[in-house]
Amino acid sequence: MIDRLRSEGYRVTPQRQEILRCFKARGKHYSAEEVHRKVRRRFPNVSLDTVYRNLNTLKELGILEVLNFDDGKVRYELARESAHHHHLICLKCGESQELDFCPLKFIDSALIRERNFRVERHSFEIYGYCSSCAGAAGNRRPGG
Amino acid sequence: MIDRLRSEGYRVTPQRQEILRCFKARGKHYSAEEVHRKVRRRFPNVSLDTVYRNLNTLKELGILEVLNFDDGKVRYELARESAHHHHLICLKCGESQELDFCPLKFIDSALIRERNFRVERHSFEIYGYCSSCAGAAGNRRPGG
DNA sequence: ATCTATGTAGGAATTACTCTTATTTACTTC
DNA sequence: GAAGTAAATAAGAGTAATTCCTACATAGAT
Ligand SMILES: [Mn+2]
Ligand SMILES: [Mn+2]
Ligand SMILES: [Zn+2]
Ligand SMILES: [Zn+2]
Repeated sequence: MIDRLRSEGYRVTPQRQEILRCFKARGKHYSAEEVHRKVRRRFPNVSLDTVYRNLNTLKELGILEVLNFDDGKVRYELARESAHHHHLICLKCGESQELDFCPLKFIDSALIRERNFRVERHSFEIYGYCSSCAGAAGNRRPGG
Repeated sequence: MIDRLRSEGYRVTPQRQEILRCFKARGKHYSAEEVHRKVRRRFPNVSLDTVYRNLNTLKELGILEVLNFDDGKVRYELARESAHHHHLICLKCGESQELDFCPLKFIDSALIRERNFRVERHSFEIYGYCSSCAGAAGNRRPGG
Protein backbone atom coordinates (compact mmCIF):
# COMPACT_ATOMS: atom_id res chain seq x y z
CA MET A 1 0.00 0.00 0.00
CA ILE A 2 2.98 2.21 0.74
CA ASP A 3 4.40 1.19 -2.62
CA ARG A 4 1.09 2.06 -4.20
CA LEU A 5 1.37 5.61 -2.86
CA ARG A 6 4.94 5.98 -4.03
CA SER A 7 4.27 4.58 -7.50
CA GLU A 8 1.45 7.08 -7.95
CA GLY A 9 3.83 9.91 -7.18
CA TYR A 10 2.62 10.56 -3.65
CA ARG A 11 5.20 11.04 -0.92
CA VAL A 12 5.27 8.64 1.94
CA THR A 13 5.12 10.89 4.97
CA PRO A 14 5.03 9.59 8.53
CA GLN A 15 1.59 11.15 9.04
CA ARG A 16 0.27 9.43 5.95
CA GLN A 17 1.63 6.09 7.10
CA GLU A 18 0.13 6.50 10.54
CA ILE A 19 -3.27 7.35 9.08
CA LEU A 20 -3.13 4.21 6.97
CA ARG A 21 -2.09 2.17 9.99
CA CYS A 22 -5.37 3.10 11.72
CA PHE A 23 -7.21 0.94 9.24
CA LYS A 24 -5.15 -2.21 9.40
CA ALA A 25 -7.64 -3.83 11.77
CA ARG A 26 -10.38 -5.36 9.70
CA GLY A 27 -13.95 -4.13 9.82
CA LYS A 28 -13.19 -0.76 11.38
CA HIS A 29 -15.08 2.32 10.24
CA TYR A 30 -13.55 5.53 11.51
CA SER A 31 -14.57 9.12 11.09
CA ALA A 32 -11.97 11.81 10.36
CA GLU A 33 -12.08 12.92 13.97
CA GLU A 34 -11.51 9.40 15.27
CA VAL A 35 -8.56 9.01 12.93
CA HIS A 36 -7.24 12.36 14.11
CA ARG A 37 -7.46 11.26 17.75
CA LYS A 38 -5.59 8.07 16.97
CA VAL A 39 -2.87 9.68 14.87
CA ARG A 40 -2.34 12.35 17.50
CA ARG A 41 -1.15 9.70 19.91
CA ARG A 42 2.01 9.40 17.84
CA PHE A 43 2.03 12.87 16.24
CA PRO A 44 0.58 15.28 18.78
CA ASN A 45 0.75 18.20 16.35
CA VAL A 46 -0.90 16.58 13.35
CA SER A 47 -3.62 18.88 12.06
CA LEU A 48 -7.18 17.79 11.43
CA ASP A 49 -6.76 19.19 7.93
CA THR A 50 -3.92 16.79 7.25
CA VAL A 51 -6.18 13.94 8.27
CA TYR A 52 -8.98 15.13 6.01
CA ARG A 53 -6.60 15.73 3.12
CA ASN A 54 -5.05 12.30 3.42
CA LEU A 55 -8.32 10.46 3.86
CA ASN A 56 -9.39 12.09 0.60
CA THR A 57 -6.16 11.17 -1.12
CA LEU A 58 -6.48 7.56 0.02
CA LYS A 59 -10.06 7.54 -1.17
CA GLU A 60 -9.05 8.88 -4.60
CA LEU A 61 -6.48 6.12 -4.83
CA GLY A 62 -9.14 3.55 -4.02
CA ILE A 63 -7.33 2.49 -0.86
CA LEU A 64 -10.14 3.68 1.39
CA GLU A 65 -13.88 3.59 0.85
CA VAL A 66 -16.39 6.08 2.14
CA LEU A 67 -19.36 5.16 4.34
CA ASN A 68 -22.29 7.27 5.39
CA PHE A 69 -23.92 6.20 8.64
CA ASP A 70 -26.48 9.01 8.56
CA ASP A 71 -25.05 10.82 11.57
CA GLY A 72 -23.54 13.72 9.71
CA LYS A 73 -20.00 12.46 9.61
CA VAL A 74 -18.30 10.51 6.90
CA ARG A 75 -16.53 7.26 7.81
CA TYR A 76 -13.80 5.36 6.03
CA GLU A 77 -12.80 1.73 5.77
CA LEU A 78 -10.09 -0.18 3.98
CA ALA A 79 -11.17 -1.07 0.47
CA ARG A 80 -10.03 -4.64 0.85
CA GLU A 81 -10.35 -7.08 -1.94
CA SER A 82 -12.78 -8.81 0.38
CA ALA A 83 -16.41 -9.05 -0.64
CA HIS A 84 -18.46 -5.93 -1.12
CA HIS A 85 -20.69 -5.58 1.92
CA HIS A 86 -23.07 -3.39 3.91
CA HIS A 87 -23.63 -2.65 7.60
CA LEU A 88 -25.78 -2.98 10.69
CA ILE A 89 -25.40 0.21 12.73
CA CYS A 90 -26.34 0.59 16.38
CA LEU A 91 -28.25 3.79 17.10
CA LYS A 92 -27.15 3.72 20.75
CA CYS A 93 -23.46 2.85 20.86
CA GLY A 94 -22.66 3.62 17.24
CA GLU A 95 -20.88 0.33 16.63
CA SER A 96 -21.23 -1.21 13.21
CA GLN A 97 -21.26 -4.81 12.08
CA GLU A 98 -20.65 -6.04 8.58
CA LEU A 99 -23.40 -7.64 6.60
CA ASP A 100 -22.66 -9.96 3.70
CA PHE A 101 -25.73 -9.12 1.70
CA CYS A 102 -26.07 -6.76 -1.22
CA PRO A 103 -29.51 -5.75 -2.46
CA LEU A 104 -28.25 -5.07 -5.99
CA LYS A 105 -28.12 -8.83 -6.49
CA PHE A 106 -31.85 -9.06 -5.84
CA ILE A 107 -33.24 -6.00 -7.54
CA ASP A 108 -34.92 -6.63 -10.86
CA SER A 109 -32.46 -4.92 -13.15
CA ALA A 110 -35.25 -4.16 -15.61
CA LEU A 111 -36.64 -1.80 -12.99
CA ILE A 112 -33.57 0.35 -13.42
CA ARG A 113 -32.74 -0.26 -17.07
CA GLU A 114 -36.16 0.72 -18.34
CA ARG A 115 -35.51 4.17 -16.94
CA ASN A 116 -32.14 4.41 -18.68
CA PHE A 117 -30.48 5.01 -15.35
CA ARG A 118 -26.76 4.31 -15.24
CA VAL A 119 -25.86 2.98 -11.78
CA GLU A 120 -22.59 4.16 -10.26
CA ARG A 121 -22.89 3.25 -6.62
CA HIS A 122 -25.42 2.47 -3.92
CA SER A 123 -25.90 2.58 -0.19
CA PHE A 124 -27.65 0.12 2.07
CA GLU A 125 -27.44 0.33 5.83
CA ILE A 126 -29.64 -1.10 8.54
CA TYR A 127 -30.06 0.94 11.73
CA GLY A 128 -31.23 -0.44 15.05
CA TYR A 129 -29.92 -1.73 18.35
CA CYS A 130 -27.11 -4.22 18.75
CA SER A 131 -27.31 -7.10 21.19
CA SER A 132 -25.55 -5.11 23.94
CA CYS A 133 -27.81 -2.11 23.56
CA ALA A 134 -31.09 -3.83 22.69
CA GLY A 135 -31.88 -4.54 26.35
CA ALA A 136 -31.16 -1.04 27.54
CA ALA A 137 -33.09 0.46 24.63
CA GLY A 138 -35.94 -2.00 25.03
CA ASN A 139 -37.93 0.23 27.36
CA ARG A 140 -37.31 3.45 25.50
CA ARG A 141 -39.16 4.61 22.46
CA PRO A 142 -36.83 4.57 19.49
CA GLY A 143 -35.59 8.06 18.94
CA GLY A 144 -37.37 9.41 22.03
CA MET B 1 -53.22 17.01 8.14
CA ILE B 2 -54.10 20.45 9.47
CA ASP B 3 -56.51 18.74 11.87
CA ARG B 4 -53.75 16.39 12.87
CA LEU B 5 -51.59 19.34 13.91
CA ARG B 6 -54.38 20.96 15.85
CA SER B 7 -55.40 17.76 17.63
CA GLU B 8 -51.84 17.23 18.77
CA GLY B 9 -51.80 20.65 20.31
CA TYR B 10 -49.74 22.35 17.62
CA ARG B 11 -50.87 25.73 16.40
CA VAL B 12 -51.83 26.07 12.79
CA THR B 13 -49.78 29.04 11.69
CA PRO B 14 -49.77 30.34 8.12
CA GLN B 15 -46.06 29.53 7.84
CA ARG B 16 -46.66 25.96 8.94
CA GLN B 17 -49.45 25.54 6.41
CA GLU B 18 -47.33 26.93 3.62
CA ILE B 19 -44.49 24.56 4.46
CA LEU B 20 -46.88 21.63 4.34
CA ARG B 21 -48.27 22.85 1.04
CA CYS B 22 -44.82 22.48 -0.54
CA PHE B 23 -45.15 18.73 -0.26
CA LYS B 24 -48.58 18.22 -1.72
CA ALA B 25 -47.07 17.20 -5.08
CA ARG B 26 -46.24 13.54 -4.95
CA GLY B 27 -42.71 12.25 -5.21
CA LYS B 28 -41.00 15.50 -4.30
CA HIS B 29 -37.95 15.48 -2.06
CA TYR B 30 -37.01 18.95 -0.87
CA SER B 31 -34.18 20.17 1.29
CA ALA B 32 -34.77 22.78 3.98
CA GLU B 33 -33.31 25.45 1.77
CA GLU B 34 -35.58 24.53 -1.15
CA VAL B 35 -38.60 24.66 1.14
CA HIS B 36 -37.39 28.00 2.45
CA ARG B 37 -37.15 29.38 -1.09
CA LYS B 38 -40.67 28.21 -1.87
CA VAL B 39 -42.24 29.48 1.34
CA ARG B 40 -40.53 32.83 0.92
CA ARG B 41 -42.53 33.44 -2.23
CA ARG B 42 -45.58 33.89 -0.05
CA PHE B 43 -43.89 34.94 3.20
CA PRO B 44 -40.81 36.93 2.29
CA ASN B 45 -39.72 37.28 5.91
CA VAL B 46 -39.99 33.66 6.96
CA SER B 47 -36.77 32.61 8.63
CA LEU B 48 -34.75 29.58 7.67
CA ASP B 49 -34.94 28.55 11.30
CA THR B 50 -38.73 28.46 11.16
CA VAL B 51 -38.48 26.15 8.19
CA TYR B 52 -36.03 23.86 9.99
CA ARG B 53 -38.10 23.88 13.17
CA ASN B 54 -41.30 23.04 11.34
CA LEU B 55 -39.77 20.35 9.18
CA ASN B 56 -38.63 18.74 12.43
CA THR B 57 -42.06 19.11 14.00
CA LEU B 58 -43.72 17.55 10.96
CA LYS B 59 -41.18 14.75 11.08
CA GLU B 60 -41.90 14.11 14.78
CA LEU B 61 -45.59 13.90 13.95
CA GLY B 62 -44.83 11.38 11.24
CA ILE B 63 -46.23 13.67 8.55
CA LEU B 64 -42.86 14.01 6.83
CA GLU B 65 -40.10 11.47 6.37
CA VAL B 66 -36.40 12.17 6.22
CA LEU B 67 -34.18 11.21 3.31
CA ASN B 68 -30.41 11.30 3.05
CA PHE B 69 -29.09 11.62 -0.49
CA ASP B 70 -25.46 11.70 0.60
CA ASP B 71 -24.88 15.29 -0.43
CA GLY B 72 -24.75 16.79 3.03
CA LYS B 73 -28.29 18.07 3.15
CA VAL B 74 -31.34 16.38 4.55
CA ARG B 75 -34.42 16.07 2.37
CA TYR B 76 -38.05 15.53 3.30
CA GLU B 77 -41.01 13.89 1.64
CA LEU B 78 -44.64 13.33 2.58
CA ALA B 79 -45.03 10.16 4.58
CA ARG B 80 -47.96 9.05 2.49
CA GLU B 81 -49.72 5.83 3.19
CA SER B 82 -48.36 4.83 -0.21
CA ALA B 83 -45.89 1.98 -0.38
CA HIS B 84 -42.58 2.25 1.39
CA HIS B 85 -39.97 2.92 -1.28
CA HIS B 86 -36.39 3.90 -2.08
CA HIS B 87 -34.72 6.14 -4.68
CA LEU B 88 -32.56 6.47 -7.75
CA ILE B 89 -30.52 9.67 -7.41
CA CYS B 90 -28.77 11.44 -10.26
CA LEU B 91 -25.23 12.53 -9.38
CA LYS B 92 -25.32 15.25 -12.01
CA CYS B 93 -28.68 17.02 -11.81
CA GLY B 94 -29.66 15.82 -8.34
CA GLU B 95 -33.12 14.68 -9.41
CA SER B 96 -34.52 11.60 -7.70
CA GLN B 97 -36.86 8.90 -8.92
CA GLU B 98 -38.83 6.55 -6.76
CA LEU B 99 -38.05 2.86 -6.72
CA ASP B 100 -40.62 0.30 -5.64
CA PHE B 101 -38.18 -2.19 -4.25
CA CYS B 102 -37.17 -2.75 -0.66
CA PRO B 103 -34.17 -4.93 0.13
CA LEU B 104 -35.52 -5.85 3.56
CA LYS B 105 -37.94 -8.19 1.80
CA PHE B 106 -35.06 -10.14 0.35
CA ILE B 107 -32.54 -10.24 3.13
CA ASP B 108 -32.36 -13.52 5.01
CA SER B 109 -33.76 -12.44 8.36
CA ALA B 110 -31.67 -15.12 10.09
CA LEU B 111 -28.63 -13.07 9.10
CA ILE B 112 -29.83 -10.30 11.37
CA ARG B 113 -31.65 -12.28 14.04
CA GLU B 114 -28.70 -14.47 14.87
CA ARG B 115 -26.85 -11.34 15.93
CA ASN B 116 -29.72 -10.24 18.17
CA PHE B 117 -29.93 -6.99 16.26
CA ARG B 118 -33.20 -5.11 16.59
CA VAL B 119 -33.91 -3.33 13.31
CA GLU B 120 -35.43 0.13 13.53
CA ARG B 121 -34.91 1.56 10.06
CA HIS B 122 -32.83 1.22 6.95
CA SER B 123 -31.56 3.17 4.00
CA PHE B 124 -31.16 2.09 0.40
CA GLU B 125 -30.36 4.53 -2.38
CA ILE B 126 -28.91 4.01 -5.81
CA TYR B 127 -26.68 6.75 -7.23
CA GLY B 128 -25.85 7.21 -10.87
CA TYR B 129 -26.90 9.19 -13.93
CA CYS B 130 -30.47 9.66 -15.07
CA SER B 131 -31.48 9.36 -18.72
CA SER B 132 -31.08 13.11 -19.32
CA CYS B 133 -27.61 13.24 -17.78
CA ALA B 134 -26.25 9.84 -18.80
CA GLY B 135 -25.22 11.08 -22.24
CA ALA B 136 -23.47 14.18 -20.99
CA ALA B 137 -21.72 12.22 -18.25
CA GLY B 138 -20.81 9.40 -20.58
CA ASN B 139 -17.40 10.80 -21.43
CA ARG B 140 -16.47 11.91 -17.95
CA ARG B 141 -15.01 9.75 -15.26
CA PRO B 142 -17.54 9.35 -12.44
CA GLY B 143 -16.64 11.75 -9.68
CA GLY B 144 -13.80 13.27 -11.71
C1' DA C 1 -61.30 41.41 23.89
C1' DT C 2 -57.79 39.56 26.71
C1' DC C 3 -54.29 36.34 27.91
C1' DT C 4 -50.39 33.38 27.35
C1' DA C 5 -48.06 29.39 25.73
C1' DT C 6 -46.35 28.57 21.45
C1' DG C 7 -44.25 30.31 17.32
C1' DT C 8 -41.54 33.75 15.04
C1' DA C 9 -37.40 36.57 13.08
C1' DG C 10 -32.84 37.40 13.20
C1' DG C 11 -28.57 36.74 14.75
C1' DA C 12 -25.12 34.01 17.16
C1' DA C 13 -23.29 29.43 17.85
C1' DT C 14 -22.02 24.75 16.49
C1' DT C 15 -20.26 21.07 13.64
C1' DA C 16 -18.01 18.86 9.93
C1' DC C 17 -15.24 20.04 6.58
C1' DT C 18 -12.26 23.07 3.23
C1' DC C 19 -9.22 26.82 1.92
C1' DT C 20 -5.02 29.88 2.46
C1' DT C 21 -0.50 30.67 3.48
C1' DA C 22 3.91 30.32 5.33
C1' DT C 23 7.00 26.68 6.67
C1' DT C 24 8.90 22.11 6.46
C1' DT C 25 10.20 17.86 4.34
C1' DA C 26 10.48 13.67 1.06
C1' DC C 27 12.57 12.62 -2.79
C1' DT C 28 15.71 13.85 -6.71
C1' DT C 29 20.07 15.10 -8.71
C1' DC C 30 24.49 15.92 -8.24
C1' DG D 1 26.20 13.96 1.72
C1' DA D 2 24.51 18.73 0.27
C1' DA D 3 21.23 21.47 -2.52
C1' DG D 4 17.04 22.11 -5.10
C1' DT D 5 12.17 21.54 -5.69
C1' DA D 6 7.65 20.26 -5.62
C1' DA D 7 4.62 18.28 -2.39
C1' DA D 8 2.95 18.00 2.28
C1' DT D 9 2.29 20.02 6.65
C1' DA D 10 0.44 23.06 10.74
C1' DA D 11 -2.24 26.71 12.05
C1' DG D 12 -5.82 29.30 11.56
C1' DA D 13 -9.49 31.47 8.87
C1' DG D 14 -13.50 30.39 6.13
C1' DT D 15 -17.81 27.87 4.69
C1' DA D 16 -22.29 25.43 4.58
C1' DA D 17 -25.86 23.07 6.97
C1' DT D 18 -28.11 23.10 11.01
C1' DT D 19 -29.31 24.44 15.83
C1' DC D 20 -29.56 27.60 19.74
C1' DC D 21 -30.92 32.02 21.93
C1' DT D 22 -33.86 35.76 22.93
C1' DA D 23 -37.10 39.35 22.57
C1' DC D 24 -41.29 40.06 20.16
C1' DA D 25 -45.76 38.50 17.92
C1' DT D 26 -49.90 35.80 17.52
C1' DA D 27 -53.16 31.55 17.37
C1' DG D 28 -56.46 29.94 19.80
C1' DA D 29 -58.43 29.25 24.51
C1' DT D 30 -61.28 31.66 28.03
MN1 LIG E 1 -17.36 -2.52 6.54
MN1 LIG F 1 -39.76 9.26 -2.41
ZN1 LIG G 1 -24.08 -3.45 -2.23
ZN1 LIG H 1 -36.97 -0.33 2.47
